[in-house]
Amino acid sequence: MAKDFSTRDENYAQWYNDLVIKADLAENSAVRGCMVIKPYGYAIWEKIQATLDKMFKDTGHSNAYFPLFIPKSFFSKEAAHVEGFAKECAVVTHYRLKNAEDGSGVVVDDDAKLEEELIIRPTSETIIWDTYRNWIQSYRDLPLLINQWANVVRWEMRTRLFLRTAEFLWQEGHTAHATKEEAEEETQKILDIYADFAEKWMAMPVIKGVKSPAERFAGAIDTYCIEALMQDGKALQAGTSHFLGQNFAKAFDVKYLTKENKLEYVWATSWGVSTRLMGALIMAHSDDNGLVLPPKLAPIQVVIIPIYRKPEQLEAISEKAVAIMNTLKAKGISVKYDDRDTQKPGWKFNEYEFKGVPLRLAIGPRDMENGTVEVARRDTLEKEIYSMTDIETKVEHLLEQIQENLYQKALSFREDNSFRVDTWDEFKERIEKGGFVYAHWDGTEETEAKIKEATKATIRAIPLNNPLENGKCILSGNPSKQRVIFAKAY
RNA sequence: CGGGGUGUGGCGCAGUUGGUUAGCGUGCUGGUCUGGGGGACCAGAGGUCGCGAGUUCGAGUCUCGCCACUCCGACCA
Repeated sequence: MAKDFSTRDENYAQWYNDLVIKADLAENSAVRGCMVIKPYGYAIWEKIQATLDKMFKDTGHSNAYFPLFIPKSFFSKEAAHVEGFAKECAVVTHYRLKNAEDGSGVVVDDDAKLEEELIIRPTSETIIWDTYRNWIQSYRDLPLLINQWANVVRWEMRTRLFLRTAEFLWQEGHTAHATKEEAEEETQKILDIYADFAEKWMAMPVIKGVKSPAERFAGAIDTYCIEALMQDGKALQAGTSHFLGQNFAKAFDVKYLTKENKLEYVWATSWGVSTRLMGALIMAHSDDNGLVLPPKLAPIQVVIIPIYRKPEQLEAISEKAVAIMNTLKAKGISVKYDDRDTQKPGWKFNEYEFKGVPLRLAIGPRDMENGTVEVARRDTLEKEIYSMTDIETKVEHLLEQIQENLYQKALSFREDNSFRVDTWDEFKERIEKGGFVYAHWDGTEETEAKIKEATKATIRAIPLNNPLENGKCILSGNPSKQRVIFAKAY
């Protein structure tokens, strides 16, 4: 078993942190709050990126790139927006350094002060809508469907690898539409893409919902979200899709002429998912033996490890192993044959197990005699001996099974940890233990704030297609027409 | 911003009332035996003890100042 590695029961936060470090996904950098994403972690992110990028393009979006810096004045144009982000902005004030006169190193050159400070983007609505003003004149220019892959900076007080870092990678979509209906449809379409990705690729069930006003994106009319439940009973917002109405069009004066030659403001959406998805992915499936990755996002889906004593044995095994690797690769499966002589088989078993590789094939002298392969599943830790004949079909099926099994496991975990609660006492008790708590809420910000104050729980989502049901608010006792999801969140 | 804590080989740590050449685990290098779940043994390399001042015959250890990191709160994707 892995040494120096916390279990989930001992200390969940520590377990998560150890996992990220020891599975070689990321580490803290010399810059406070900023992480270095290591090759193995980045490989997972690249898969996430590639998959989502294709989904966006398949639905008509194009990629573009906007500046890292945003003139300070842009922020004051949308009141709610600046309100939401002002407290966590990094600001560039100078453009030059010089040698210190006392020889102590370099210092900021006070003569090189910027006329107007630049904000390092915490999100790009402002610079993008300032640009869109010039791109949009006619209904013929609409819809404008743009996505950007970028880094953003939010100066968070407390950071955690992947879950909350001062700088993070994400994609942000920014679209402009002629009508309200079309923009709302876009918001939903993207939400569906996010949910689809989470469930089919990450094997992570999510609830689609809309945010309460208090949890809404700064500057949005409505914020839709996908919420997932982590193993410690806390909720994680995994993606958001915002209907921005005409807020930004008005703030940045983006108008178009309709067919009827009438000048109107355009309607907007924005939506994003970030490297936080990595955090979600890690927490969704991993266990006390390390990372568990769904096959569809695993950089290495199958690892083959030779077991041998003499060079002649390795030679014979390698011949078989390479043949198997090639048949698997022909099926589009990513395979690593680890024939390094610098590490022992047992060491490799642990290594790949820790890194969450879904399937491990081991071939030793015994297998060579019998024409077999030992196949070990990461999700169940089960080992079985299969015939080498037609192993590629077996592997293909197993990968599908693992993907499905991880989803089902995560789904039943969520179901087991979702509760309907009707009294305040029960609510407090339940929230303390974790999980999604479905309860009635009177719809006021005041009540929401009081509940947060008392229990640290927030409304994670008002589920879409929520069944209407008359009830009484958990706190105020006022009438309510539906249950909303409360939970403590990341 | 408030309250704790920690800075000692790459990493994780110990270092007693101040006292010779600063240790341990792990990792690293070489070698021999090994190899179906993180192997054993042998031999090595690797240190301005966070920075600066002070007390002292003598400071990793005591005092003061500074810096960095980290944990707990408030804030947040």
